[in-house]
Amino acid sequence: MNPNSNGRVPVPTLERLATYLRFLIDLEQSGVDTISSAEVERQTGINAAQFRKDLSVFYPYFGEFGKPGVGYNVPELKRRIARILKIDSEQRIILVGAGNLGSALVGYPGLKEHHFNLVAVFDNNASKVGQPLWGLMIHDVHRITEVNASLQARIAILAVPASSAQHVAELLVEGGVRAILNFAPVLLRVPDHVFVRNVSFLQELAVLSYHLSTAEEAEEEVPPHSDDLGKLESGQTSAAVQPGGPSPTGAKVVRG
Amino acid sequence: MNPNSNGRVPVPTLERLATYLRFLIDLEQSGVDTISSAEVERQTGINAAQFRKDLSVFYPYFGEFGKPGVGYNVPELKRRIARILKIDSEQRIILVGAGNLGSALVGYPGLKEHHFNLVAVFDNNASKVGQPLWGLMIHDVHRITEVNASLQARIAILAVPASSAQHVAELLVEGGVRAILNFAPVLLRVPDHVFVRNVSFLQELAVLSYHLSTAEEAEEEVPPHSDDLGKLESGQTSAAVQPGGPSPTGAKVVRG
DNA sequence: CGGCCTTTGTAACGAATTTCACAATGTGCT
DNA sequence: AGCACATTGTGAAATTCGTTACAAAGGCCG
Repeated sequence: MNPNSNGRVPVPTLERLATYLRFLIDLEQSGVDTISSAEVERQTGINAAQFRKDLSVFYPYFGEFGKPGVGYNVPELKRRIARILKIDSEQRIILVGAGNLGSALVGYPGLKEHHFNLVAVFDNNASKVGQPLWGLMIHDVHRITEVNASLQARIAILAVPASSAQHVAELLVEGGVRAILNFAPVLLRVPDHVFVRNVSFLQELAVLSYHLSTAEEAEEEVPPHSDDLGKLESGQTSAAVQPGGPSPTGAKVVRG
Repeated sequence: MNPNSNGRVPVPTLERLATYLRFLIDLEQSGVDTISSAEVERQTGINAAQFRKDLSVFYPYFGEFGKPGVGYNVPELKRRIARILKIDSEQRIILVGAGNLGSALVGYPGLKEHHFNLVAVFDNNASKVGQPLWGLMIHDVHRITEVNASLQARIAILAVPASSAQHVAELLVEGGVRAILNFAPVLLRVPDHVFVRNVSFLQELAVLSYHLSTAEEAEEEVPPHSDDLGKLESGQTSAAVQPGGPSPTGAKVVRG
């Protein structure tokens, strides 16, 4: 699994793969067993050619798969993407920070469906340590190395205040963690073999805020020619990028 | 404020601007009042030229700002970026979905600091309606239009199950919302003037999971020449992209 | 079985984004 | 004032990413 000539799969591709996977899980549960790239585009907003290309990246390693004139077999495609993302079997995760955000994440639905298994929670607040959270015991943050020696989780979610994020990250690395989902607004310094992904709530809001402002200005400054259709200023970003495409409004989407 | 020739600021630029803003707020509180682009790179991981270019996009509208040989004045730069992102004054936000995630977001720290003001919470669960959440009353989801008529929030956070996301989104649009932060894994169909941004926890984890797998393979498959330094497989993504650069390990980061 | 229709896989193109490299500019010191 | 140094602002190169276009391939129907 060493796709492009560079040896790395672009992050945007991975994000889309995750979107496909989730979509395929829904489709399978709806009893659909074949789907075309065109239909994927209609329901996820991701360009059909993009979808095909995303998959083609892995053909050298898994073989081709779609059938011309027909499409893709849903359960099989689902299995493949899950395999690519390494979530075809259990993937253990530990979480640090049992605050509001942390608690919410522990209870996040859909984790199991994606074979993610949250196996331990850590916190440094003495009053929380020893208490259960969604059925999991909260351990002291200083026992990360010790506890993870047996759990062997390779993924960690970091939901602690910015001030302690770097310190905790170091403990995680020491404990054998190799991928960190970081919710703290800080640049983590970690060894090269550790992969960090940052998530920032405030950043998301800021982007929204900006677009809000331009929308207002557009109203005020461009009253002359208003087709209004075919301009598509507001594409969806992140999870599913809605390119410049389909029907402006209406029409329900996958599942009810 | 109509930056590039296209009339739109690229989303990646906006994300970085939000990162700068947060960073500048921290700097200001630390009493630092001048900063160079090189120092920004050191502390945020964002390329210095990238930083300068991000700012230069707005010079036609705000005038140049940095001083050659010196750098940028922290409080002033902070003000400017906040102004660009339209969070120099209060920005009202409403939230739908008082579940685990929703509750955590209401209590998210730093919102006030960034002038985001969460003014109302909605839910469709009868047992929650009427209850307070972090000091805010929870309203029935069907009263969105009515309530927002007076609140006039333009940003909404959608933290409801996938099955009702589309429906709620339509209510939000009706209520005058023009930007939605969507946590539900569904493609929202909204009018062109509404900006949607998707956030997917599972997607983030999937990306981590993939990189985890490649890291393991790298260990197994590339034992020959191992400089190990200068390969930098694991850049940080999202909030702050850590390019191929600085010191591999160690060194604390902004604030303690 | 042969032609028609659908859909895939991919090469080529084009757009967007990041990084490089350097001239221009301000500062501080002597 | 003049010189050495630090740092900005930006054109141009490099890279990454997304879209278009089409030949090849499978299924369906007479």
